[in-house]
Amino acid sequence: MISKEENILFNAEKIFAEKGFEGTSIREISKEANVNVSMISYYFGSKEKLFEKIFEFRMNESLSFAKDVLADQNMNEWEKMTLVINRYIDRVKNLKTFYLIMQREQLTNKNEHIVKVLNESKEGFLGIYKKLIESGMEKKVFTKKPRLEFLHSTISGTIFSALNSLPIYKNFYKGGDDYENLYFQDLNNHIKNVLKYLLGYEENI
Amino acid sequence: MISKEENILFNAEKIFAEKGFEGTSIREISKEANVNVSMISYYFGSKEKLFEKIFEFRMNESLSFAKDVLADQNMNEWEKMTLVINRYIDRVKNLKTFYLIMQREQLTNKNEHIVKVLNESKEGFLGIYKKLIESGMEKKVFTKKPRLEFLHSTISGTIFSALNSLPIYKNFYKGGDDYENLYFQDLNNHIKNVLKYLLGYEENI
DNA sequence: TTCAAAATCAAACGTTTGATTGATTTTTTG
DNA sequence: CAAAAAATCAATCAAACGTTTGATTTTGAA
Repeated sequence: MISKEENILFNAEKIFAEKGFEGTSIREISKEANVNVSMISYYFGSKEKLFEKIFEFRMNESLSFAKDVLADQNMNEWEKMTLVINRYIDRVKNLKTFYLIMQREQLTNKNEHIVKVLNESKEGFLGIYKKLIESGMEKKVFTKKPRLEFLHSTISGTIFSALNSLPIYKNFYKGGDDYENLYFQDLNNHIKNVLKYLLGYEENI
Repeated sequence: MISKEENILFNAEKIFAEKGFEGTSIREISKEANVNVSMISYYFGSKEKLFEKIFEFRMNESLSFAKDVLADQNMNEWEKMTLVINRYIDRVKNLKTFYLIMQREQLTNKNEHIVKVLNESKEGFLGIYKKLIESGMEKKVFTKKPRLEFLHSTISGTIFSALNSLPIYKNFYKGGDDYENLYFQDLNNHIKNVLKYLLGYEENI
């Protein structure tokens, strides 16, 4: 059972994803969540703070996301790298609505609090890639050292571009959940294929 | 000298890029363009139609963009492919504000007219890639046939992700126009590097 | 120079917006 | 059970919104 606040939060996330921050009215949110308009100010203070709470909530969920992977001793760098990407794709797949909002916010840079959260997340990923690549180069698991900014752009850019195109393809090919699952599996393989090349990783050494 | 309509159009584009469609008021546009509020209805009919006109304008600009490249007899498929990408990166670099709006609209799918324009553009690119790859495979210029959806996701995803991150890096490294130019040059090389791998293109055969 | 068409303007239109109020109901606490 | 605290509600607020109006000015062809 979710709390009243979470009820508002999830319904708000849904409508924000559909119509954007400015395009969404608190009346519409309250209607969708079956609460009085004033409940939004009551629980969150304002529409903007509710919006920020959505980010806090989703970002906290994925906070310890990759740190345990880095610490694991039983995997080499390539295995760690692919595991991070597996989890990321899974997360994007399961939280499409939130990542729609996130992408839009990345283009907007209006809310300082959110900009900060987003930059920290980006830095986090760059840091992980950096560590894995340096360590992997030392152990000769990897043989090439790509520029981190573009490595990250290719990974996340490909994922989100594919995510955003999915509805069009799904509709065009009249595909259902099977199509979607296969699509994400193929996307996963595609990215790992590119990554293998960029890092100069050879499967069997 | 630009016309009054273009004056409104360009100023609107600037503010739409900053604040999004819903976040922009026609009063703000009229102020920026130094015209009366009613001029927007007078010239364009409505705020929404003004928004659509911006898309029409920018898309028309790039209409014959790639067709002349395809027709050229003096280039092989790899050269054509890289030329298409060169031009695309250049265009994105020079029309940052518009492509900010475009990306946002790709996430929104609200305005039917714009959705149609965007899908046509995407189809256009997929078609070009398809032709070039099929022709290149025949002539053994390319040796691999990647899935078109993901090829396109990687190219455009990488470009836009890099574009959106540029301001952060530029600020972080205290870089100016030199930094930006080098950044786009490196991005260009990065993408061609990935592309070479995905298409199985060998420089000297 | 005349006059109709085009362009510009301030003012106003009715809605919708985010937020708050103060009364009322429900829940929790002692 | 009674008092305090928390939650909910309809009603209301001023501000901002996109758009329209009708009067006024500017323009360009006759």
